Amino acid sequence: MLRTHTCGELRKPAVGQTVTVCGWVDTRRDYGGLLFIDLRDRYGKTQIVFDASEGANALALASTLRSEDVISVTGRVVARSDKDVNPKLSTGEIDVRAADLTILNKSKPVPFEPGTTNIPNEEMRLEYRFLDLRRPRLQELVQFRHKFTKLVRDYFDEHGFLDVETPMLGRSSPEGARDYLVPSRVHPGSFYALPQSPQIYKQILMVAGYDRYMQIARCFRDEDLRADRQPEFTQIDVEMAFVRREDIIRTIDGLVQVMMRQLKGKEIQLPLPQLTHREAMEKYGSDKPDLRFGMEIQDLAGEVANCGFGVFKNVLGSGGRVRGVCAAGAAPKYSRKDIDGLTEFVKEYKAQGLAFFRVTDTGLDSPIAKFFNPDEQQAIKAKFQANAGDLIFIVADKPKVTSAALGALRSRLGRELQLFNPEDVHVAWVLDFPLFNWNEEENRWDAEHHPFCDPVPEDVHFFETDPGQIRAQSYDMVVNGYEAASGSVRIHDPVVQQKVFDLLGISAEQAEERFSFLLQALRYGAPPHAGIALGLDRWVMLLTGCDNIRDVIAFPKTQRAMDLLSGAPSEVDAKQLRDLHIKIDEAAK
RNA sequence: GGCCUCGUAGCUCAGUUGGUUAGAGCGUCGGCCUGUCACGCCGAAGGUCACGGGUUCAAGUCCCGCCGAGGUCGCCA
Repeated sequence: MLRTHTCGELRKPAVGQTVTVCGWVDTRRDYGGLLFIDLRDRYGKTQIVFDASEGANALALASTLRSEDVISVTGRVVARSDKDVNPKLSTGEIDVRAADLTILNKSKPVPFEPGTTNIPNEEMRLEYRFLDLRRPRLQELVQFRHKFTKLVRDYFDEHGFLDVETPMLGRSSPEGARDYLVPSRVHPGSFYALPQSPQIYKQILMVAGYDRYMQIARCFRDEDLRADRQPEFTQIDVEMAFVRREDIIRTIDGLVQVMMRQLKGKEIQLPLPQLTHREAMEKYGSDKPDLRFGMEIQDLAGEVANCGFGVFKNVLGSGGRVRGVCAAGAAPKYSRKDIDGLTEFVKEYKAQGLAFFRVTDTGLDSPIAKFFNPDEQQAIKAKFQANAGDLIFIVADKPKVTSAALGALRSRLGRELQLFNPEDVHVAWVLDFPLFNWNEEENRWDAEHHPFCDPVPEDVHFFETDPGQIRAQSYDMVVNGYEAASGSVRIHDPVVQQKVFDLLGISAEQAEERFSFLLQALRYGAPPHAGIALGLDRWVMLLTGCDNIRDVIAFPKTQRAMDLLSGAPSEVDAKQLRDLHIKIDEAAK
């Protein structure tokens, strides 16, 4: 070892010892005849003192030190006098008086210093990720992530789960997200796909008798990025055999309880709250509602059915809905111009417009208030249990549009009006998603989750009559408005599986071609099984209060899926392409 | 692919209704300093105002395009 101690561990009891510490020069304070260095490593900072009496050569060399030089210092640990103690440092009661200094690696002047309070833009941070990762905040996040994954592995180990690795080079399937493809050298024209998730493999593990499986699995999806989406991300992947939905929920409830206890110091009550997909869409306009605050959506069909406002009546007459939210006390906080901004905001979600009322003692105040008689105004007020000073927003549109627009508006208002404590972590289940979604563009049914998701048994008769009514035995976990986990009971009955494929328009031949290895396995003694996957990056983000997952990934990619540190993706040699039998369409560049 | 925000010194930013030689803090370089801890003081260097075009007597500022970073809609079984 080049060191006897780290920069975070020396305390008063070490006084008198001669130690060697290594690390990065964090700050220096040079007095000519006396020089201080704060030496930093991931354990903390220790102040090194150089003066002529202890080591004249070391002092001379120390005066050449600059930020981020890597050095080794040998010296005596001494106690600081009372007036010199630095209460901001855990090591602030001692100094190391340097007798010897070795510069292990001189640093070029850094584009930014890890200790800076002016955090550079992300482009700079990603290009110099090795400097960014020295920042205390990122060091904290990296260490938190380690604790998190260790806790997860321990939890599942204690519950009898086996950690099994599944292939990264797998078979492409056209469903779902775009695949990242890997060309085969040995099979010209053929490609592997990187896994979007280990879904099929973990089901096969159930068939193979490994009835409790978990894996911290890297997944790849070639879709556009978001604050909470990276092209490669990590799932806590879980599957269990001989279980019902409730067993998965209980298992994950337990995990969340342990996580909150050990990582946040919070005791939470189990079972975690559960709501149905229908309730979530009705009350919050979203299948992943932020439940840290109320402001539930209300349906105003009854209140405005006979009003004089043509827009509302027309919408109701043509199968649409009139729904709204009430922001308590918000009327004085939103000017007409602010509300115009909100109107533009809901238009992004396809809403035609945004009606609003300022609630007064006597009724409602708004450019459109005149279309509502006093009784109707009172009825609207009563529906929201509104008080003077509240601000009511109403969207009249196609049912899906009212949900999307009001759901987004509710989230925005909740944030702007600070209706929740940003420290809160609210975890809940959303159950009974529809099994299928009608795809309007392509005029066909899509699987909401995936084609192996088991329907609720009493809904199976809807296959012939009204597939949109079929509920899935699914469960999503929502945390603060994010989808933090998603799973389902899987189909283990070939007859049901065939019905699903039929409805999705996947012929027996196609199914056989794409999923033969799973379907094959299901014919050789498949136990009832169910599983779930938790988004590890998102969980770490939420538990640490970050607002994007790049900060909890050591080497993330930009919105255009570039790694600015390495320069990936990059062009490759002509020889590599030849080996892979690939020709580039130069026109496409 | 659409919409929105941003891009000025190595970094973080300021820069007025378009108007003289584009500024500050930190960092860098030189000097002084024996108890600081974001040390202090004196001095200096450092700019393709992302890039390209346009309007104008005059553009960091206005317009168009484009590149990059971020947010978001679509997309993400």
